Amino acid sequence: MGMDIRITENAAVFTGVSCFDLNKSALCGQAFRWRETAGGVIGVVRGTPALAARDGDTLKVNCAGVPDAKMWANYFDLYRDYARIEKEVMNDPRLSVCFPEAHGIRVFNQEPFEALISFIISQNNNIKRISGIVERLCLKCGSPVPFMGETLYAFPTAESIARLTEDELTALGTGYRAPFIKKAAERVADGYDLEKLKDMELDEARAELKTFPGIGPKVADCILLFSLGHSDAFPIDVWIDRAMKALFFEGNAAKKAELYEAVSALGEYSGIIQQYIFQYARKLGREGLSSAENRT
DNA sequence: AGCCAGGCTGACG
DNA sequence: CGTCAGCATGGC
Repeated sequence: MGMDIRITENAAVFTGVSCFDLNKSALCGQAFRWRETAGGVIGVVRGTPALAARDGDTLKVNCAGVPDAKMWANYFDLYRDYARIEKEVMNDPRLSVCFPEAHGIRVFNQEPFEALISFIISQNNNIKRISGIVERLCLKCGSPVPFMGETLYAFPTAESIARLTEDELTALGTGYRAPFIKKAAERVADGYDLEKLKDMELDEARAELKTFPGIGPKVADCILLFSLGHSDAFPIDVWIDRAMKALFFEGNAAKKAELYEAVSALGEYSGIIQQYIFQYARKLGREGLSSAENRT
């Protein structure tokens, strides 16, 4: 506890930050634009390029100019007490196996439109390919931002994506998702307010997102968890499905209602716990998970 | 080479 | 409520 912030001409330095594995968090598949470099991870958030690095309990965010420290603190979720959440998870015999693999994962607060488009792209896709598509999209129509001798690209505005043709979107490798992306961008460019979903009840916000073509329950929950502050949104993809089956149901297939019941019993931070489970599941792999059943 | 991926949709029972 | 094919694309 007791996080402290110091701002210099071109960096924000946060001390007293515990439970934060920056590289793991940035590269685990919740966000798609961070790249590992010698000094940490480099990326662009809300149009601002940065090189972030951890050292002990310190997080340093190097920017091109005076940083917006509050923006970065919010992005990296530094105001949340992860030690308490990790402790809770460690004390749950079904979940403690997720450590140490999951230790230090934090759930970032991404820009909502970026999350909307990124997770539409993510459906029935793999993380490496999603990252490539998102990067090509930024190169195609995002604003160039010079940083440390190279040119990075901001995530595009809704207007600039809406201007692309379906053929142009397909050429980026988006496949059948191209019309979904275009329609979502058009809707936001046309004034749809994603921010209002922050203040809605989870069920209501989820139903709202599902009115977008190409967004079902899983993608909706990703957007809600990773960009709209709904820490109890619980995206269930193939990995989480396998892991929940192994950890909570002794390897047996669970009915959907039972699964949702187990999820809601995890409480208001279930979405963050979901991310621990996801990390664990991907580390173990399919066969690892199936052999981990019934092992407490 | 063929299965799979941070799934959704529509059809069908 | 549950299942199932089809969907583009390329990583592995």
